[in-house]
This record gives sequence, structure tokens and C-alpha cells, in this order.
Amino acid sequence: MSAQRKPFRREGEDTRRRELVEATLACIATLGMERTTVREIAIKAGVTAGLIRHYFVSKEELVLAAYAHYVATMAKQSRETVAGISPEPLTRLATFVKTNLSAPVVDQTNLSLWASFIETVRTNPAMAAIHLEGYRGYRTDAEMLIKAAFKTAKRISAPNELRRLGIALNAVIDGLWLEGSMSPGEFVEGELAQIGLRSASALLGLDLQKADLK
Amino acid sequence: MSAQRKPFRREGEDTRRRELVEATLACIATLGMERTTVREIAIKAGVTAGLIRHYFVSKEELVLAAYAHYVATMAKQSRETVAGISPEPLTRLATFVKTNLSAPVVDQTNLSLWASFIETVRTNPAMAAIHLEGYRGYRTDAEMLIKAAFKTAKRISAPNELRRLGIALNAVIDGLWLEGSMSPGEFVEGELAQIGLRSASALLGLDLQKADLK
DNA sequence: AACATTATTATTCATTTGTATAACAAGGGT
DNA sequence: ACCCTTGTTATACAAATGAATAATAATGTT
Repeated sequence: MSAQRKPFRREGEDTRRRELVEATLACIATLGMERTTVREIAIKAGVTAGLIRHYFVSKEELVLAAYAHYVATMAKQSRETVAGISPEPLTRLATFVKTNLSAPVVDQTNLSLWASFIETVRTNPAMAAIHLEGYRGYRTDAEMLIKAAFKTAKRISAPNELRRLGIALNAVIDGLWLEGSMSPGEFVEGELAQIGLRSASALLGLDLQKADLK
Repeated sequence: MSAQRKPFRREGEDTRRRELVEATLACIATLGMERTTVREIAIKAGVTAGLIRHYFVSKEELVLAAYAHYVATMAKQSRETVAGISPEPLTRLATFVKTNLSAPVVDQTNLSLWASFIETVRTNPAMAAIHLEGYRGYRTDAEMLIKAAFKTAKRISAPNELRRLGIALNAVIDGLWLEGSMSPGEFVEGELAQIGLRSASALLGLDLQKADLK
């Protein structure tokens, strides 16, 4: 009547680490940071709890790796979407705005994940470093897009001005993303993206709505 | 050699409840939700852990009360600031923007507190209700201010338009608040508020910077 | 096919946490 | 001055948690 020992397969180190990291993100997103325990992560990953310590010296280190993975994935997706379309600057800018204001970026679970990390970011210097790098990259992307669009429109763009507009554009997107992710029922399909395009147009003095139709 | 029993004072119910609620907020802000335990809260409040259960049937209920207190306090402060100044609509709008983009609203600890609640808001219906009420009130405030400013400028404002602008204005403020609170070192004193005024001006087609100087 | 390595499972341990209960004393009523 | 209510402290407890250690079996090597 002895319970059988669980059968298993040996995986390569990188595979297992990625599996564990992804299971961690899934757990945090679903259960929240508080209820994300090593046992829960292990269940999600389909392994036993002990294995976690074989790859990560502590739960804290695993969470750190998960955050790094999350930031990197987000940045990569955003860049690939913009890079994969028409090189026309205005269209790119419009796509940048729209992508970040539609599913799957706008998503309650995604927001939860992001929020769960915030408090850790504040208290953990290693997490803070990862965050700052990601944020700066994101803002630089926005500035580059604006710069290119201005150039096409033959508009002068001083570095100061560019910085200010990058911050502002980023803020509208973040704010709308926040509202949309937090209160999904408050907006109809596509409304958020439309408001984003209009707002960005007003902020930058460009017509992104026309560009979006191309 | 027996340890002395801790001396204490009896407090009225509402006083104690408020003390416990405030201690809870302080704990969450400082330590994060995960490390906010009933014992830690009790220490912060200067009482022993057992007392908490005398006023709140569970830790969850205490956290809920703390969130309600937090939302109410924020809303009250915002309204009082705007109400306490010149009745000139443009100036009010400018103040609304500036207040929400300066200390003490823009603050890393404040952000932490807010973020800590997010995941709870998602999973707990009671928390979600409190949140939605607060958010709608905030947006309504913004819409009213915009409407008044438009009226002064003799501009027509359709309900749809008003809703859209309210959401957008709210988003810029939220986004800038987020960026400023998360990466305090990235902005110089007053920069955030300036960007906020400029952005709001562009969004609404009003000159809030001039209005701010009055 | 036997072996060695080590990834993985299984078990154990010390702490922590939320909650429950018991003991005590502060302050009001008479 | 005494008692009585109950706010408050102190102790206890079962469950959960991160981590440590022991046991086992999957896979590559020869």
C-alpha cells in the first residue's frame, strides 16, 4: 500500500529554469505574491518543491529571475510589434500606442503581475536596477518614434522637448493601460486605443488617427 | 524573575479601530503586504496582537477597512485642495493637475501602498467595489472641472467628448504620478507638474500654464 | 550491460502566521 | 469601597512555509 514514487524526466538546466520561472509568473499572476509559495510554484511547474532549491538558492532569487524574465519579455514584444510593420514613422507611432492599449497588454492579470512586483522593486536594489533599465528603454523607444515622426513632418525637435514629450506620451499610455486593466468593464472594445490615439495626437501635434488607418 | 505584564489604557472603539487601521497602512507601506503580519501591525499600533481580533474578526477584514480608509482619505484630500482655492475654473483645473503631481501625492511609499492593494482588489469583490467607487468619483471630479473650464471659455462640450477628455486627463495624471513615484530620481523638482500642465493644456486645448500663475 | 553522476523525489525541521482561548486589570457604576 | 464589565495582555495551537537533508532513479558514459 505504499504510494508510488512520482516518475519524472530529467531536463536540461536552461529548460528547467525557464519552466520554473514561468510557473512563478503564472502563480504570482493568478494567486498574488502573498499566496505564491514554493509548493504552489512546484505544482504549477509539475515538479516537487525540493527541486526549486536545486536551481535557485532561495525563493527570493527565483522571484528576481522571474521579474527579469517578465521585463525582458515585455520589452521584446513591444519592439518586435513596432519593428514588424510599415517603416512609415507616423504609422509606427500609432501602432506603438495601439498595441500597448489593446489585449494582451491591457489585461487584468498582467496588471496584477506588474503590481505584485512593485513593492519588491522598492525594497530590493537588484529588482530596482532591473526596473530602471526597462523603464528607460521603454521611454527611449518612445522618444525615437517621436523623433522620426517629427523628422518626416519636418519639425524641429530639441532634446529637451523630445524628453518632455517622451515622458508625456509614455504617461498617457501607462495611465490608460492602468485604467483599462483595472476596470475592464468601464470601456468598450477599442475605446481605450482610440482615446490613446486622440490623446497622443493632441500631445504631439500629429494626426495619428489618420496614420492608423493606413 | 517574571516579566511584567504590559500596562495599557482603554480606548474608545472608534479610536482603537482607527489606530489599528492606520498602523496597517503604515505596515503595508513600509514592509509590503507580504510582510505585514498581525504581529507587526500590533507592534506598530503599540498593542498586542490579540487585540486585533477583538475589533476585527479576521486579518482580511482589517485590510479591507484599511483600504476603504485609504481611498476615502485620498479622495477627501484631493477635493479639499481644489475646493480651497480660487473659484476660477482654469485655476482650479491647474491646481488639480499640480496637486496630484507633487508631494505628498507623488511618493514612493504612497505608490507602494497603492500597488499592494491592487492584487487584493482583483481577487476580493468587496475591495473591487471600494476601488470602483473611488475611481469613478475621481473621474467625475475631473470631468466637472473640465466642463466648468469649457463653459468659461464658451466652448461646447458634448457628454461623449467630456467623458473621453476626463479619461484622458485622468490617464496623464495617473501615468505621470506612476513614473514620478516609481523613479523619483529621474525628474527634477517640479518637472512632473510642469509636464502635467503642458500635457493637460495640449489635451484640452486650454492654457493651464498661464492659469497656474494666477 | 554495468556504472557513475546528479536531477529529482520524498521526508524532516525550525519558524512564522493567523486564530483561538485563558488570564488579567482599567475604568465605570453603585 | 467594592464589584462588574470588557478592553487588553498573555499563552497556546494547528497549519503553512522556506529551507535542509536523505533517498532514489533517469540518463549519459564506458
